[in-house]
Amino acid sequence: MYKKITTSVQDYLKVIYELTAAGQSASTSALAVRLKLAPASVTGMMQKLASTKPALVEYHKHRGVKLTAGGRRAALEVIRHHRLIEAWLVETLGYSWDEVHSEAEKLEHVISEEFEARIASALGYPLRDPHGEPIPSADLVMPPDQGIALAKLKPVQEACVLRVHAQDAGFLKHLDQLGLVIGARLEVLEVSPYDQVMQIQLRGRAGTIALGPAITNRVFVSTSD
Amino acid sequence: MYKKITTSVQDYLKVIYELTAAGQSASTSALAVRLKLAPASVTGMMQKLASTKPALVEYHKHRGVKLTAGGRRAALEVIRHHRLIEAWLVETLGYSWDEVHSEAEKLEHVISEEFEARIASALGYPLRDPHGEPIPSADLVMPPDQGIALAKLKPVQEACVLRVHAQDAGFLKHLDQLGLVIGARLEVLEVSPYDQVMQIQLRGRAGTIALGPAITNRVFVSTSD
DNA sequence: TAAAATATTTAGGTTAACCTAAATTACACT
DNA sequence: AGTGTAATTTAGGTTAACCTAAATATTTTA
Repeated sequence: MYKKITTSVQDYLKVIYELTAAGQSASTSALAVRLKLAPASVTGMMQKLASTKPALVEYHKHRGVKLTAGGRRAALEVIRHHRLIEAWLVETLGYSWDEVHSEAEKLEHVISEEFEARIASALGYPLRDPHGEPIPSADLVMPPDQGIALAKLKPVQEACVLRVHAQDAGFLKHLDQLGLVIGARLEVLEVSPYDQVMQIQLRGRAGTIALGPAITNRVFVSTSD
Repeated sequence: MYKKITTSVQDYLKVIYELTAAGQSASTSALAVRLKLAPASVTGMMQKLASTKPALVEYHKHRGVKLTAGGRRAALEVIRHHRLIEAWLVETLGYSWDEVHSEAEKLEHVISEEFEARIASALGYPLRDPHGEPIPSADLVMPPDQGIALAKLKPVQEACVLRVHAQDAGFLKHLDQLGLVIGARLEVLEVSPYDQVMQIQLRGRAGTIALGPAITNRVFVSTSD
């Protein structure tokens, strides 16, 4: 159906998918920031992707793009590759969750479907990557995101960390040092009214820790109630 | 030292290394055939590789190229990646020796040094890939090739298969079906004088098999004497 | 609602890595 | 030593994916 979807195009599609999934519009400038490209380059690529035989995106000047069904499929294929590779690097090569993103970012574009199938099978068909993000199924259905933002909790609520929405290595290493890892159990002690800084207590750890919104909006948890 | 050695350049360097190691000259046309490119493209690339700050090749018009020390290092780095990846696909994902080449061909260009180190360690620092080819060491020294060509043997000599110099999937699958795999033990029964067809008997297998030079020149063995 | 600020697009490069066709050089042999 | 063939190089494109600077739209704000 599609000729050869290049690495660059795969990156564009992935970012469009992610922006759209986060409820934001896939505007030229948002794409340019995420992809670290000049806005003019993004415009050019959008025009191209919208005008290939089976279009990958739907493009309306000055109002961003949306993925077509084919574009969405291609994006999910790359995201599935990315997340399976991350899971597998952690599982079989002892990588930590902060190291896998950059490696997966390169491998995701070159592995075969055979390879994808073999790692999925070797890992027992995992549903989530090392950050708790859902892995699209082999037939490219994205499972729903897990958990609610930690920022939404009120004092004295208890919760369990399900997912961390981040890819920056430094940020992830920091969370790891705090003990804020997948499966960690915590209790919200208090929330400061003006800056939303949250005091939490991690089960099995001494002392409390203070977390700003930059963190609490990226950590997703389940609550018992 | 070197800016960014692209995937294409890595491919050129690898083929130059292989031709040179096989005692052949790395001529424009030989490179063009191996890389499946037009000769004119090869000439252009050779001129470029010879004229970058620290040159990767030494180039003399009409008489092919030789790798510089830097070029050789870059080539060995890629070959080490390739062979480690092959070993690791067979070892951990159950690939067969005829399936690994094409996958490794893509992955070799994108893995990090960290990844290389981790698979080398996970495999216990293997010395040879699934075809018996030597894996350059971490400090980029290529171990000597193992074995002598099966074609060199005389009737009634016994031998053990150490290495198969081939990457074509069909060819390797064929050898596998014959039972001509790494470690197989065999006895040369007779060699036909005009076409060099060799009759061999594989230990643990019924019947004899006949092999032409296209095969016996690519299978390398050790003999007891 | 008009001007200012911001976002986006157009126009016109650049680089890497290919290609084909034509010209040239090297080599092999009578 | 001259000539024909084969190998190689030169010349002049092409494509993909970027860039900067200038032009134009859109949105915000006074």
